[in-house]
Amino acid sequence: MVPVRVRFAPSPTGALHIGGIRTALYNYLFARQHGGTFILRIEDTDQNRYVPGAEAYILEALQWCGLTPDEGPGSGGPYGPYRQSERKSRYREYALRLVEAGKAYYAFDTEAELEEKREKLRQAGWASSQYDHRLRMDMRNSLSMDPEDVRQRLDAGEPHVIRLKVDPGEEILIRDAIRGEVTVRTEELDDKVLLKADGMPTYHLANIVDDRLMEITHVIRGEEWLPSTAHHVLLYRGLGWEDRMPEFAHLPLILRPDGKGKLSKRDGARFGMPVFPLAWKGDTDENSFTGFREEGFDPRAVVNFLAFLGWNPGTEQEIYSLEAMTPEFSLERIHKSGARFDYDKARWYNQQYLMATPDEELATLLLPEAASRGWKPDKEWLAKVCGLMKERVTFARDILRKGYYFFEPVKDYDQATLARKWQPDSASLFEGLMEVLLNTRPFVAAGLESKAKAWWEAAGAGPGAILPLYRIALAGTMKGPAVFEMLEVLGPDLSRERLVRALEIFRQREKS
RNA sequence: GGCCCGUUCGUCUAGGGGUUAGGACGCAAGAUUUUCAUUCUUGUAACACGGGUUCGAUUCCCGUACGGGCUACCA
Repeated sequence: MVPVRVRFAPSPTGALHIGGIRTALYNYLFARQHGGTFILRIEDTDQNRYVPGAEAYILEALQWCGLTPDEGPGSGGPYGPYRQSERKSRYREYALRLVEAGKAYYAFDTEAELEEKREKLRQAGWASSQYDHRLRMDMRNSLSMDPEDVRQRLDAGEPHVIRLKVDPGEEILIRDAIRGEVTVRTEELDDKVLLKADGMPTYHLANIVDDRLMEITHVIRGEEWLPSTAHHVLLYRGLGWEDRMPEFAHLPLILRPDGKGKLSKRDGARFGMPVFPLAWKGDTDENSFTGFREEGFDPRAVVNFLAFLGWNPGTEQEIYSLEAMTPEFSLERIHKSGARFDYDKARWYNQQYLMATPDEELATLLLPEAASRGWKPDKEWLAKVCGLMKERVTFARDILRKGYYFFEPVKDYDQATLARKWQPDSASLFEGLMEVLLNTRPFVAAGLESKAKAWWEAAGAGPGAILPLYRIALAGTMKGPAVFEMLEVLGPDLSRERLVRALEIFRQREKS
């Protein structure tokens, strides 16, 4: 068995969006499952679109998700370099080999000439304006021009590209692990540029050469590559590599929440949700984006959510760690159709992971943010707060936001509820229970609760008459943990302070 | 326009020639609770359409519709 080697091959043109992360994830899972190697290759063959910082972003995003490459620019490896710009010198040789075999040719048409030709064809009402077998003899290339002329231009160093010569009349069969067999007729294919005028290869040439040189066994990539896969098959064939052509698997796209097209970077702003793993600072606000990390997501939740967007293990279990899903993964179980991005589900996943995280871990995580808010909670105590709050929030940081009253005085009292609940006998009930509670020791929830119950039963009152008032006194809001739990965590001193202060304020109501 | 790919509840999906078409998110109701949330229970809601093939199609085939992708010296 040939060892499995897969690659994730993004282009460093900006932030890597969440669809890219999913592609990386599926590659990673496939590699791990087969005891293979997961490779990161940077496809920076377009110098015009190169964006500084994008590669570092890609690396950091993968790391955050736990998808660290085995080989790649950051990690090294025996098949480097892993940036195509650093492999530039290798590609021309293969393009030339194709020219010699009559499978490719030189073309001297300039961009302007091509544009002009396309425009003419459009006006003439041609359905297609692609540079193909129908057109190439009208263009300036080594097929249409005099060989001597071609040689002279080449010798003179005239700018040129090398194009793949696709002959009509053939049917290309693509075997895809997800889609089965796909056939394409060669008369539909254009003569793709393989080597650009600047000497860089296009994606098509580079990916074939590098996949071969890096001994890639499976190409798992987005569906947008399916149409050009026939060209790639032709390339493998032309180079005499068809015997060891990798297996293909074309993944369904991630669609916009409204289903109108594939998810794009602008959809984050449009739908009020992150579409990138990490925030990206672009040259303008419009080109800057928030990330799942910055929104407070747990990477485990993001990975779980993403994995299930287009794949599932066939069980009714929804929660799978990276480790748990690895043995279950298979390309065959990937869906064929695109999946809409469901932000509600992503949030649900986050809460699931949040609730499953031990309180101490959450405390460690939140300590820095608490400090930045000017709070200096004891870690063990913070863990208790986390325990009370984690099932009431979606994101870990909301524990601090929604539970601010554990760390500082109540800002607002819920006036609407107060108006309903503050009755003529409220003040005496409030005070009476205070007496009992504040003298109870130890100051723990269970004991406080039983003392309180005994007291209001004796007083002939019900919990509904008094507890809501305590809740507002302690937290200001009707939402939150059980009153006795809050009392315990706040401790006797803080509890007394709050109750006394609130009672004072609540009494003011009667006068106004 | 041409080529390629697709289509099960609103969304993510399981299933597969004969099923009460299953789960999850969301939504709704109920239970629990001092509140909120969690949890549990229940409900809501789907095989795009038309032809075949078949004793029988949601499942297989063909069309249509709809959706998506590609159609650059971008990846």
